[in-house]
Amino acid sequence: MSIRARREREYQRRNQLILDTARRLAEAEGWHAVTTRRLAEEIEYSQPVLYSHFHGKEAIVGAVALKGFEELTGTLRAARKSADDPTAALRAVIETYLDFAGANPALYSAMFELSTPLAFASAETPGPLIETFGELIAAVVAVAPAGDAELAAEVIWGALHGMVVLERSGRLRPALMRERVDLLLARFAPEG
Amino acid sequence: MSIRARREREYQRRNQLILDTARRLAEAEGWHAVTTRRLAEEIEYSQPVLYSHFHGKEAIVGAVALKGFEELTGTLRAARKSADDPTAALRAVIETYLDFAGANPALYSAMFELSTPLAFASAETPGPLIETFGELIAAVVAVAPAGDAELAAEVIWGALHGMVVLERSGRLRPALMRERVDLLLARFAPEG
DNA sequence: GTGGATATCTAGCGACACTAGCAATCCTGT
DNA sequence: ACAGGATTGCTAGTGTCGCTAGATATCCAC
Repeated sequence: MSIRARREREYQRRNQLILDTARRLAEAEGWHAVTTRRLAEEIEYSQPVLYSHFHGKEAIVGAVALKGFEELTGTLRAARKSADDPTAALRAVIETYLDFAGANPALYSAMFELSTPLAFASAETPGPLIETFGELIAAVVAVAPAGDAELAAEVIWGALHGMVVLERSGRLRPALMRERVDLLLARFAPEG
Repeated sequence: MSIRARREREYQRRNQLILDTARRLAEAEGWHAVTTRRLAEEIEYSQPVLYSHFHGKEAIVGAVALKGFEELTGTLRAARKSADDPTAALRAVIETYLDFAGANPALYSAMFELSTPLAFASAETPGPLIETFGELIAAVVAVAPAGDAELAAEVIWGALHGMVVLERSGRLRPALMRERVDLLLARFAPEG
């Protein structure tokens, strides 16, 4: 009885070890450095052990990404709720989003760029993904005309994501991100 | 003398054959299907021949992408110049950009998502890349306040690119792209 | 015609994600 | 206490990837 429980605890512990190691490796050396061999070596188990935890490499990336959505949702919510007025809240959410992307490039990449088993816009979309977008919508509804909130949130999200990846690949001038945010806010929350 | 010229023509012909085949394969089956073995088989030469034309697979993807920038610049320019007024021109450029991304998903991916040797925002940035962004700026200057044009172009480009990749991965509702474009235009060219 | 340059191929390297099949370990039922 | 079966993890492989060394065939200049 308790033996099974201990086994289960050890399994979960190792599960977390795999995810933590994958994320740490990815942030330190990029996802290309996260190979099954390297991962197995780092956790001090053999390669096949990984497959008793996850269906494959994509599933590992997906699990890391899911954790990222939970973290992002939390920071976005905190930023939104600690703001004084709707416009400040939208600004806080936008800046928090960009800070998150800047501070966790590999994690952000797993969430939005890499191929993972995570389903979007479907019935099986995991909760954390919906909640993340929900935070953005919540910040937008307060400044957008009624009915347009979700649409405006999609456009703003697109602009944020687009600016992140275009800047990351050297296609935008990094020093001007602040100005771009100001411009975006001026267009979508003009009264602020 | 003319023998060397014939050789050179054949080399250029084969160069084009490699690029055309890579692009066709990528659009038909995705870039993951474009392996050096498959590419060699399709052009009916051995693998090493590819390396006498390009430094590696990334260089092939980069060459395909470069052609894409030339094409995109051309279609954007045509769309912009055939519009009646500045706002219509911006709308035409935006819709053309999105149509291009939708019609050539693999090519677009090579241009903006995949890792290639193409340098951005640097002294060695190839002309076609600069020209493409130049077309977008040209469309924006006519509707944006003086001094803000380039910044606004970056934000709009970010929104376009973000919406393309987010929609492509199922993160946005495809049917509403038209509405998102309308909203974007309403915010950046309100007088239209 | 022959020697040297050029063009192309066969064969193979190391690394990749992933897996079959075996060995050791552990828990259960008697 | 201990045999039998399930579980757990390993070794050793498969097939594929990008890429390349070295051999071979072809071609042109003298």
